[in-house]
Amino acid sequence: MAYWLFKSEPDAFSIDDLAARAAAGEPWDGVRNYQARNMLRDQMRIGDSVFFYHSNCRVPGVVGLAEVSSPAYPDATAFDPAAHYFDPKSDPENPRWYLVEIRYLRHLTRTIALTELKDHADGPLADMPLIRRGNRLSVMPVTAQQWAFILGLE
DNA sequence: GCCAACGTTGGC
DNA sequence: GCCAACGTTGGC
Repeated sequence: MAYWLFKSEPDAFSIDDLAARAAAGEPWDGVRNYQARNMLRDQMRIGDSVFFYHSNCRVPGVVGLAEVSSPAYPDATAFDPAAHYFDPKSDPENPRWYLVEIRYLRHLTRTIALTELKDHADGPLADMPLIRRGNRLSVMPVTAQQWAFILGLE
């Protein structure tokens, strides 16, 4: 079972929004980056663990836990001209973009801020893309060691 | 709001 | 296939 981190802008979709979906989960549509797409499509499995991360906000950081709750399937918003993430080059016969659904598990008892994670940039979190400058991946892998360490900060 | 860093696009 | 221009991300 693998571990992941999903970024979301809380103004657009927050951990509270995910919690409101409850068991129904949320289709994580709109990912339009090939590296992220490959992880969604090829590597994620039902039951994988997810750190839910708030980006582009006052205190960026890990705010909750979720899990992958569906297999990967084509992101239909890419086929919809009215959708914000419409991509005319994604052919329904050969979809370019995929998604998984994620399901809320719980809030962390406190936000584990990016600044705090960076305190360990020379230690357990040295290889985490998240804390590297200029990182723009919206979905990224987390190692078992990183997962345990970050949860241990809670 | 600024701006550095990055991925993508498209001309050549 | 190179690479400059562009749009976007996201911390600060």
